[in-house]
Amino acid sequence: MSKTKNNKISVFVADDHPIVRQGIVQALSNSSDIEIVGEEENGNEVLEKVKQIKVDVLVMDFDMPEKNGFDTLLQLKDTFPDLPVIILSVFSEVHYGIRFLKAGASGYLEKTCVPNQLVQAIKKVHSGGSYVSSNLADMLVLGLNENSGKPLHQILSKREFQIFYMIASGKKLKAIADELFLSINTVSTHRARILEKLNMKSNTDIVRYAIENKIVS
Amino acid sequence: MSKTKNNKISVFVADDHPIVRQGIVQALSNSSDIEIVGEEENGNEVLEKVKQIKVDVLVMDFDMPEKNGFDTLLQLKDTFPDLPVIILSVFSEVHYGIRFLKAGASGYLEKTCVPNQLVQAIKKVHSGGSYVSSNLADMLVLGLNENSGKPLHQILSKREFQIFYMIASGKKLKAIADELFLSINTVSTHRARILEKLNMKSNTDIVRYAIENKIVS
DNA sequence: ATGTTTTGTAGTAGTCCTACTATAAAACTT
DNA sequence: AAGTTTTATAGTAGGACTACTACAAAACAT
Repeated sequence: MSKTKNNKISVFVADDHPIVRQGIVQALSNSSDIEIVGEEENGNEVLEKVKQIKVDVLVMDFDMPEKNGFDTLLQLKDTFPDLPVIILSVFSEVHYGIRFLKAGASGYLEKTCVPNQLVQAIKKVHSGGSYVSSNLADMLVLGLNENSGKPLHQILSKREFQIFYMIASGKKLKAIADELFLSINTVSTHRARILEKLNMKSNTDIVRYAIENKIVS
Repeated sequence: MSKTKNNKISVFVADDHPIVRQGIVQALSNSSDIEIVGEEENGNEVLEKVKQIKVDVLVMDFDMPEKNGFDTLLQLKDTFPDLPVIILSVFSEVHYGIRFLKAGASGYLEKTCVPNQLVQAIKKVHSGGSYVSSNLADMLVLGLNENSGKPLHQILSKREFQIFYMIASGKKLKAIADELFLSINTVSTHRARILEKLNMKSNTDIVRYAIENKIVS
């Protein structure tokens, strides 16, 4: 990865909130190694601009109108597979981070990060590495995500998936038990194992997960 | 509303994202009438600080950990009914703004606003007025009393919305009862009324609704 | 100003759910 | 084939939740 002629890292910032962009710019302005070469507020614009401007690192919000960070990332990686992208998001990295890293992002940062972390991350990914927090790194090490790339029915047994689906659809455990002619205790045990396998804590998490993964609507 | 001795408006900023705070501070630093007198990243801290510091206007994010903007607003209005509060949120004002104005906020701004709007809003509410966009103002004028056009969850009372939000965030009823110092029966009654009003049957329906309507993430 | 509806609160009794434990069958391993 | 892990199944006990009822305060309506 080369630097610009004045030897600074060229950073492009994409976020739909002007105030947040200002915050990012401010955060980076303290570092003499970094130069902001552009800002945009939606994915489509970003795709256009990076064709025209020399960009070393792209810092992008997850949640943008028109085209969100994830879709933009996927398209971007088609054309510029080597451009390091850091995703900034309000969403918990342990829930979303892995998905983005698999899609080709070089880093994932929650917006709760301190400004200096962003500077660190930019330098890290510019030198060819990946930036993940220790939390996420731990998850990666512990192989908690190994399964997350596979479709659910490969992690969960048939019975578990069946019950997972019913819980996600809003059914009560009792109703599930009745429908499947099982003891509620049995359903509850399956539920407990589902939660454990998917690293979740409550039925709410199941619902959330299922909606996000479009398993239910 | 009086100004500080140096004749500036004392503004306190609450947002859990350091980068966003920096953006806000930067946005306000261009105005010579405004002075930042403090920053915090969660509702509880805000409640403490405003007792100690003279604050003219509070700019607060909706979505903060520990204690969110809505709950903080409710508590704050008990002690300081005259302190003007501006809510900053990523959520659409036409959908959620009214909820906050009803709870005593003086202004509601989406984070997509340009920095200058925030300055305008601060000046406006400091002089005793309310700041709402023309969109929202139109809605207010056009008979809000109709339940027809507005999202379902807006027909909830303050308490109901508060509990709705907590359930949607995945909290257990018991935890909500403990947090609000209520009997679980009380929480359960509110829950029952929420379900009835929203024509729902279970907590998972609440979660689904809240996710789909981006009330929680 | 008075009557009506909504909201905030909680008790009681019974049902549902969870955590823990247990066991047998099925599915892998080696 | 014998050993190990996973899966399917429940029982028990105690805590959580729900349904129903009740009442006072607040908000609204006339």
